[in-house]
Amino acid sequence: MVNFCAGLLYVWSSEIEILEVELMEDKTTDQSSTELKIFEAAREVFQAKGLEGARMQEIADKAEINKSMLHYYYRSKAKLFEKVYQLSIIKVIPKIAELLNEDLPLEQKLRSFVDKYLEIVKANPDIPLFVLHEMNKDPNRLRNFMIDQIGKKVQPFLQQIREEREKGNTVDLPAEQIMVNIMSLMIFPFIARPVFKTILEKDDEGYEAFIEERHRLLPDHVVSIVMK
Amino acid sequence: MVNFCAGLLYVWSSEIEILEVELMEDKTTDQSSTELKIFEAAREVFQAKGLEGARMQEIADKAEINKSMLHYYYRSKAKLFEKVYQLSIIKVIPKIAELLNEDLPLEQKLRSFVDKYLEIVKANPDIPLFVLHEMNKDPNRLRNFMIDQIGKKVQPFLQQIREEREKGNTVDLPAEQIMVNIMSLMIFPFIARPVFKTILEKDDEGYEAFIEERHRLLPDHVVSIVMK
DNA sequence: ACATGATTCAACCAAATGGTTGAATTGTAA
DNA sequence: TTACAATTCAACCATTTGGTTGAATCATGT
Repeated sequence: MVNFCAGLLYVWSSEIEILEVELMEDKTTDQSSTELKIFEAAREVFQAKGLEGARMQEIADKAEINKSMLHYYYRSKAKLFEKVYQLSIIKVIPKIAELLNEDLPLEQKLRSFVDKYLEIVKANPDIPLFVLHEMNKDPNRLRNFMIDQIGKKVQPFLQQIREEREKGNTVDLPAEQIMVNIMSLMIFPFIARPVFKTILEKDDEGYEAFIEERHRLLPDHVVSIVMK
Repeated sequence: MVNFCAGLLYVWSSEIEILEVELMEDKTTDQSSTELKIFEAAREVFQAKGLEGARMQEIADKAEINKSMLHYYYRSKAKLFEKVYQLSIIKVIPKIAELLNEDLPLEQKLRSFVDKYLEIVKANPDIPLFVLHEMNKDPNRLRNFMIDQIGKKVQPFLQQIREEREKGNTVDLPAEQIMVNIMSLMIFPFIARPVFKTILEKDDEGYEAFIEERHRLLPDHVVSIVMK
């Protein structure tokens, strides 16, 4: 058995990148391992139904293993969930600060950020709603981790917007409102997918195409609504 | 006991407005009734924790009644949940189509819609995440109701945008993308509240003020990013 | 072939949780 | 007052569900 559990403990000491590399290695070197099948199944079920909505039996069925294997590898539902939850956050949160702190002029940074971050969300479309639901149930869980990962790291970007705004280069809105606008435009369509599918009368394929079109249009559009 | 249960059955026959009036009368004429206390407690708990995350005991405790009272009034957890869920949807979904179909020129309609709809969401800040989480778990539940309530009713508004776009009066984006932009900008800050509170380093009061500022700025801003 | 540890599973167990019951109390109309 | 329905609750029940166990099997290095 690969040392999978021990690795994740380091999340708490913020060794995120090291951890992530470890995880990826583990997963790719032993694609058919029971442990990975369990984790993938758990990820799907937890992301679809939430902590309480998920059944250990359903995870076991989806992984095509006996239920007791879940406890053999992960001890308890709580521990398995914690790992899925942590990895979900790691996949979408730190990238925000990372992409926003590239050394670029505002306009190019916006275009690049929107394009690259949409790529990430498209690859993990279920994570935003999952994480926000769990965070809403218990805002303190992983709060310190969140603060480390984005809290302070986003301030330089906000400062960059403020400076451009003072030079008259941006729309006349507070930097924080601009930031929230950008995140809203990118992420909400993934969270509200079932509603928009209904409103816009689309099937899965149609909504997929809608998202693709959005990915094409949004980088320029965000620039146009932020820069004056 | 007021005839509360029977009333809600009519949801399925789309007699929504009649139903809502009935509900409100029931509630306001007997503010301290056990039934209302239960419903309010259930609303809070279900909206905060979701169907599976909610405990009947917690609802009973919050309502300050014995647990068996829940079943006396509402039969089962599933039935109680269904009523909370239906009322939640009724409070935020039909208003979209209603406000968007007022007979106004596009620019005024946008300003009015954003202002009034933000008022509704501010009064029900927990509903969007609750409804989207539950809808994500089971997209077919209440699907027909959703289609009736907004599916076709939003088409005239999309058509109005298309006409204005052809006249060159709007930004050069498909009507559907514009619609999704508007909804995203309004609703996402309520769904992602715990994350934005962390990113923007705000306490409850600070985030409240942020939302107020947003309400002030968004009607004009939406007009500015839609109309050319 | 053997030994050893990793892996698998059917059957069970214990706790949590939704739901029931029946008696007691309160309110109300005849 | 009396009768009757509405309301309240403590104690209990049944099911679901997370978790355990111990034996069997598989894989691997010697």
